Amino acid sequence: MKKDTKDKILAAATSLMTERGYSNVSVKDIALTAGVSEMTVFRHFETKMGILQAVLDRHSYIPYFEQLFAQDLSGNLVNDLQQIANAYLAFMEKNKAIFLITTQDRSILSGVMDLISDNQTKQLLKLLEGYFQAQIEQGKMKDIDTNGQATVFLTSLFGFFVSNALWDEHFLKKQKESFVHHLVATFVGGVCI
Amino acid sequence: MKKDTKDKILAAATSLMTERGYSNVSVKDIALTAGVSEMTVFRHFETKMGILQAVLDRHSYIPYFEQLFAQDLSGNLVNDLQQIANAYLAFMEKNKAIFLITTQDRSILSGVMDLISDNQTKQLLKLLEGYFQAQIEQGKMKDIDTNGQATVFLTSLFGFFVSNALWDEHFLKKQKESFVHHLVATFVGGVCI
DNA sequence: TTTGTTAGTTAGTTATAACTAACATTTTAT
DNA sequence: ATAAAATGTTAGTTATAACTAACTAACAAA
Repeated sequence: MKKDTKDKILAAATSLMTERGYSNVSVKDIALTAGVSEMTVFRHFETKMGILQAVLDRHSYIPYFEQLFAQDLSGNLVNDLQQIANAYLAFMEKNKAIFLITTQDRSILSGVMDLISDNQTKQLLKLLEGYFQAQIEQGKMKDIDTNGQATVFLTSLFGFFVSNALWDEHFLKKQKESFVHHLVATFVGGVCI
Repeated sequence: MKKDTKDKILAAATSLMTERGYSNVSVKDIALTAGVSEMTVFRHFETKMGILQAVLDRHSYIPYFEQLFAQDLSGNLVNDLQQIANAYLAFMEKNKAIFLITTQDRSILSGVMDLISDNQTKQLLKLLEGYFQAQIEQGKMKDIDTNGQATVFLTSLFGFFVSNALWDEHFLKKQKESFVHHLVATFVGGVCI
């Protein structure tokens, strides 16, 4: 049962680092939480950085936004935006551990988060712009700045994710479904009569 | 010139902690950056935590959102939302150092950020809800869930702030003015024809 | 000139964290 | 049952960080 020990260690490391960051967690802490000796940790992962590397490898998730846009959208704006919103939030949720660990040690891990959150979001932004452009050409959307609209949409989702990730009870007590619903409704129809 | 030294130390501490967080900065680092000896730092602030406390005191800013809502709004939805958005972003900008320091050491400083970002935002949320309710009663807005709408609006602003605070070049290369403009336009009128 | 304040220097204490080494013990596979 | 692999234990090394103490130097007000 070699894999079991490794798993326990990684689970402990993930949990602790997600809460406290990398440098505020000691290998001793990890060993204690995992219920193994400190030596065992070093035997599985040579250095503390090695543990982090393994945690990041395990929790990094690359989404397939292209596929979503190429295949899964219906053309109905409300439905599509809801699907996109859910896909983005699901993606961020899967990378939540990485997000929290890297934000807490951004000086050391500056490159890591960019790789995950930033690049992927940039890609999604482009896809979304393209989608809006198509909608405009079909006469379904106002002819407004697509980049501006896509930015507003994604920013809101990002804000929702971050506030939920950083606080257990933030100003958003809202559930995901409710939030997405309101976001899409407002985005599509505005608030004015 | 007693104040000068203290200022230099606090400026160095703020800069270093904003970039690296609290526990990744040593008193030696601070002294070096400030151009004073380590002893001098301890003579001014008894403990490392004392330095942080002083930094937080200096950079915490309490906004007057009530005043904004009570006096400065015109009744014109677009203008008002722009003013509110700018006020919120200005408030967050002033607390940016605190935000970055506390996010990087949230396990140690969990309470501090709540005091600033969270509570104030909650208050703003309520004020915004009230404002929307008034607009609805005047027939200027759709009769929709005010909490939902206010949440969407603030989440977007929060997301904008966070992405700019955490990354120099995030998916948002947008300037503040441009972003606020697009946000308000979309929020008010939606994207559909 | 004296005295008080502020800052620098040097040295040391204590604690902790990231490892390493050597050996004992348990667990698993054959 | 026995060898091999995995884990535990104990002790130690090295580095760093948060302080403390004691003494000295510079300067300004009285």
